[in-house]
Amino acid sequence: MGSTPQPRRGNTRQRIQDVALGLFAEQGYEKTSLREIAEKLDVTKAALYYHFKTKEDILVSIFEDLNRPVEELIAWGETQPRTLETKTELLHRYSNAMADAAPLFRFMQENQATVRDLSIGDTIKHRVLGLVDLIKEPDAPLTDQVRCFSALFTLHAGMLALRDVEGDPEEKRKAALEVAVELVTRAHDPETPR
Amino acid sequence: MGSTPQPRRGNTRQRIQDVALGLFAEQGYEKTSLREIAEKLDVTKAALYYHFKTKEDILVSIFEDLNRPVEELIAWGETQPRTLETKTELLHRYSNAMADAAPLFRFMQENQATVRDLSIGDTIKHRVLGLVDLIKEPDAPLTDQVRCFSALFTLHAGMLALRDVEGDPEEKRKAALEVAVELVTRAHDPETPR
Amino acid sequence: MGSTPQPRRGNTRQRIQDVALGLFAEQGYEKTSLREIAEKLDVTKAALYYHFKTKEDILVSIFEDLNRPVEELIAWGETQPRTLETKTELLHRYSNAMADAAPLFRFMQENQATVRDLSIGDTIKHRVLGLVDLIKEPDAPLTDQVRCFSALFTLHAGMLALRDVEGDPEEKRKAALEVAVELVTRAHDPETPR
Amino acid sequence: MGSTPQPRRGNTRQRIQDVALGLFAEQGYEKTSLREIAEKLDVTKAALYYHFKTKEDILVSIFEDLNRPVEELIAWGETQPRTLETKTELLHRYSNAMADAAPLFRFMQENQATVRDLSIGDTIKHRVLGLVDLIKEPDAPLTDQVRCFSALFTLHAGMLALRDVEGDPEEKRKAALEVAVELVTRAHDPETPR
DNA sequence: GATGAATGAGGCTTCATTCAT
DNA sequence: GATGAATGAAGCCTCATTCAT
Repeated sequence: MGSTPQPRRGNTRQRIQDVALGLFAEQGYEKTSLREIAEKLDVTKAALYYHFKTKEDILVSIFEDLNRPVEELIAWGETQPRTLETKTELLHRYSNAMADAAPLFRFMQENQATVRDLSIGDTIKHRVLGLVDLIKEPDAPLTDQVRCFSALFTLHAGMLALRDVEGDPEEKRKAALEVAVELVTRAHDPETPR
Repeated sequence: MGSTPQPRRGNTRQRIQDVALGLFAEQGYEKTSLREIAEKLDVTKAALYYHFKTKEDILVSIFEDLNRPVEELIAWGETQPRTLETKTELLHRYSNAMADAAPLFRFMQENQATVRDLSIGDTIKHRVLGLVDLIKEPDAPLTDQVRCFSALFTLHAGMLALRDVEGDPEEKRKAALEVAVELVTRAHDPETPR
Repeated sequence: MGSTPQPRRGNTRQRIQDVALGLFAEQGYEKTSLREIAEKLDVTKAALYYHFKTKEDILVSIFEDLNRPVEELIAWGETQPRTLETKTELLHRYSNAMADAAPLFRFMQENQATVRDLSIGDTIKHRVLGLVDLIKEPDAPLTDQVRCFSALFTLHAGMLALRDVEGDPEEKRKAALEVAVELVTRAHDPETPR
Repeated sequence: MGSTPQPRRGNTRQRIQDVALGLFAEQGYEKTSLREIAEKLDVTKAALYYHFKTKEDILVSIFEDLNRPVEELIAWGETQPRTLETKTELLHRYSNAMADAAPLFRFMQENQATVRDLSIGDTIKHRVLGLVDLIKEPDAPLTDQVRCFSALFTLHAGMLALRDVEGDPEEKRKAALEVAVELVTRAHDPETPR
């Protein structure tokens, strides 16, 4: 005796999320089938449906779990004065949050068309706009708004597009952060020499 | 003359491309079926196969047509001296090219996961890297490389992410261009004050 | 006293039958899933299996409970002389039995295709034929046999098809009973003027 | 050479309808799967979807084809004076129509729960009420309304419930028709001796 | 007296693709 | 230059049922 059929451990839900996120990030949402997820877990498709109502629900649950830090970040930001220090701190923390949930962010970046139509689409949009609102001055001119958006995208890029650039990932993240801070600084204090 | 409103023959191929790109950009590649394309054109699916070998082939053909200006841009860039003027001009031209082929760029931005696995994935990657190569100095430090990537993404953002920002599209494009130029300028001439 | 609003234990079996019959009658047998029944009871599906062997078993148990009056009616009829009074009394009692178990009769009427294949199919058939046998004369001509069948169906109709006719349900039942009696009377005494 | 793969005759649509109706009538709608229909036709399931949009659409198309005679019958009835002759003629024609489309009527009788929820449910209900309206006097008392409903159900019974009675089908139909006429006659001319 | 976790079978539907005409 | 008919693979999802706890 020894290994009975299967330990039937209570962590199946978590394992589904992990495997699913891995595949979603790697192949895309639509190209990942539930069959594939189930097989990788050595479970039947029906088992997935015991834990989640639909395929989309799997993604939503992953998103809700990993998204919490960002929500908290925004909530924190809203309690702070809109100083340059706060903004810089926001970028730092956001960069860290992204690094912690890298696969999810990669997924969202690479599957925008899909994500847009899913129920999380709005949430994401609100979140980005919320972050930008914390980073830009209320009546910032268009150019400064663009700087703030760019700062955020630069952080994303630090994680994604720079994969094709040689160098240590952590260093690339740092460099992206530096550029992002620079953009936000310039937007914060318009008098800086053009 | 006497041109009745008959469906001008001979342009079906073009019409397929137009409709397909519209749907690909709007809904995503996988979520757009050939049935949908055919119905919108009031043609049968089989007709699509008369003009294109596969679904992917439709996309590839669109890409090849609309991508030519960018290829030419890179080719032109390679003949020019790597001055700031050249770089600025490259950004201008690239921004224009994007505006001319907006749906295609939107599609590529929002369907990265899909595009990556398709035959055009490599082409796109090479193209971006080629552009960055023209824009950055050969041995630029990491931070400057990031600036150059960011400049490019900023142009994309000017077209896409800024949709949720109020303002005239053309002005947004201009603003994005301004920020992009700024980033490249800074990367070009490191002595610029912090 | 002291009866807190706790779910009275011990009556789960009954509650399952009630809810199941309600849903079976409302939606049909195949379109009602055990999940639905369980959810409406705020119990798990597995709980249903503690009380019943199979889905069909739930239906069978309902049928057996509610069908008893009809069995007794037939048994009673078999002890009576085959007079017109007896027949009339049978129709009255049958009509009452139907009113008491309306959802079950509705279910059987609207799910004949399903019921036929289930184990209760034969029982029902025998029961109807048994009733007709009590109501018609042994060697009645075909037309009179039809009258007897019609009498029975008229009672059913009084409960079901007449839902779309305005009027008090009880009055409709009475009217149906009157017509049924008339049909059986005519079958009983062939000399009645054509 | 000789028999090529399959004649690919253009009657597939019709064949699907025939086979489907046969199975629907025999086993019920829900218990008949598209797989079963396809196999019986030696076609793939996907072929069914070339000809019909959904499973329900198959049924609807069958219904629409076979229902036409009844619609015409009602239309005809509405142009006639509401005499007893007209009513009798209506019953005759309706009985014939039922005999011509026996499987469909059997299906509708035995799958009421299913049919009710399908798009044809309302059509059927309207049709029955329309027929009754032609057969009963405008302000007929409840009992006479019941007689008219009963007349219709008797015709159905002549086709269905009487299967378990010995005798030639055609004779049974005649007998049912006779009883139905009798019921309508009685409803038409209330003075008839009770 | 009931739950939590899972299964195996099968349901309907959609898709990209083919090919004879 | 296109259609009509069909296919094979696969998709998501639901169901009745089981069983250890």
